[in-house]
Formats: sequence, C-alpha cells, structure tokens
Amino acid sequence: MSIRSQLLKGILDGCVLAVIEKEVVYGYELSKKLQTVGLADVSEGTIYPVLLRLQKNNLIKGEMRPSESGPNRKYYQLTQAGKEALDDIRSEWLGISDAVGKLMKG
Amino acid sequence: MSIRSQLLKGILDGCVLAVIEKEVVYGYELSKKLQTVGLADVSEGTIYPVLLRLQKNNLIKGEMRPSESGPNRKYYQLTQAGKEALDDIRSEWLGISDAVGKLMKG
DNA sequence: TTTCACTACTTTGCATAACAATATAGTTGA
DNA sequence: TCAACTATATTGTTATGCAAAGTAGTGAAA
Repeated sequence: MSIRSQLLKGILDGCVLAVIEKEVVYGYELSKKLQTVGLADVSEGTIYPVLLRLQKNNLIKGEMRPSESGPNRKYYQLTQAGKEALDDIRSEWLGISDAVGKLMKG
Repeated sequence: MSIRSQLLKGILDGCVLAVIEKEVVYGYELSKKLQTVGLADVSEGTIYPVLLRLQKNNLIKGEMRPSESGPNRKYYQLTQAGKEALDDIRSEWLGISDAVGKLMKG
C-alpha cells in the first residue's frame, strides 16, 4: 500500500463530507472534484464504497435523478448527523494536523 | 473505531520516524513523548507494533540496553532507508494536509 | 513482606479501510 | 459498429490502530 493511500485513510470520509456540505454532488463528479483539489488517485473504486458506507451510517442521503446525457446519477446531500460528524472530524483534524505538522518540521 | 484513531492511521509511522530522527529513543519513552505533543491516546499497544513493523522493514534498528532503574530498554535509531522513507512521508504529508486543510475550511 | 504502582517490551485478535479489479449499462461521435 | 466517456456497484486483498492480556524488573507504602 502506498504512502499516499495510507495517509488518505480516515481523512477521506471527512473530505467527502466537506465537499457534499458545500454542494449536492454525485459520485463520479465527486471523484473528479477531489482529484483536481490535489487528492489525485482517488478513483471510483475508492469513492463509491465511501459513499455507500456514509449512507449506511446515515451521514448522507442519496437520490437518483436522470441525466440529460448519460446514465442516471445519484446525488448526495448531508443529513443532520452528517453535519455533526463533519464538525467532529474538522476539530479532530485541526488538532492532529497541527501536532503532526510540528513533528514533521522537527 | 474513533475518528481520532482513523485519522491517526498512516500518519503514525511518519510521526514515529520523525521523533526517532531527532533523537535515539526507546518505545515507552516514545509513547509518552507523542502523548505530550498532542497525540494523546497513543498507548503502548499502538506504539510497539509500529516499532516492530518499522524494524522489520529496515527503517529503524533497535538495540537493547540495560536501564539503571527498571527493565531493559530497546533504543531505536533510523537507518538510511528510514531517512528516505521519512522524506517521502514528509512530502506526501505536505501535499495532502494542504489539500485537506483547504477542503475543511470550505 | 506483601501489595500496589510504575516502568518496559511483546503478542494475539478484531474491526475497518483503501483500492484494484471486475461487472453492468447508458450516451456520443467517428 | 466500435471506441470512449459517463456512472454506479461489488468483491477480495492487505494493512493498520489498538484493546487486551502476558511477562518482568523496581521501589515504596501498607
């Protein structure tokens, strides 16, 4: 497993929630979006299991809608629990990234 | 599994390497050190498997030394491969923490 | 002197996650 | 017709955090 994959672990759920918080998106769009932000190598094989898991845990909810061009799309939005989870992740992230940042600088 | 544990995944190896880079430490000391830096809840049950794994992968090497007080201690230092691995992790960390930081801010 | 607390390392087992690989299917243009 | 792109879903592999339990040395309180 690559260093990048390893680092991505656990942060990915938060990233997905953060994107969905800002706008209603569908899976394929989301994977493209994360790649442009700097999280390359986040393929569909990674994104869809994350979305299914988040939905199963009631953090997001999906809704199928037809597309004018191409297959149907499943649009996701945050639930109330999802907003709260995102807040938790955000604060944990701040604490940990701060601590790790200091360690890495030396 | 807690959010914190999840976030810690994959970053922990880098943190351990970063501490060892600065000074030769033994496991128990390391776990205490990480806790004070802000990475609380990093217990021995977490640290020792990490150390064993890093040693197995030749990123660090350990040496048993007697202690004036208490059981013997195993002191670890980085190998050349460990230094290179730490450099890789450092640069990956910069990229990912930057991207995630932006996403989290919104 | 027994018992507790602290230091110190090791091993086992479980739940979870990234993601490659694979399957399925609609649309579009050459 | 066939390739390329869009779009979602599932399966299997591998690795990891860490709780838990075990072993063992030291020292102080009871």
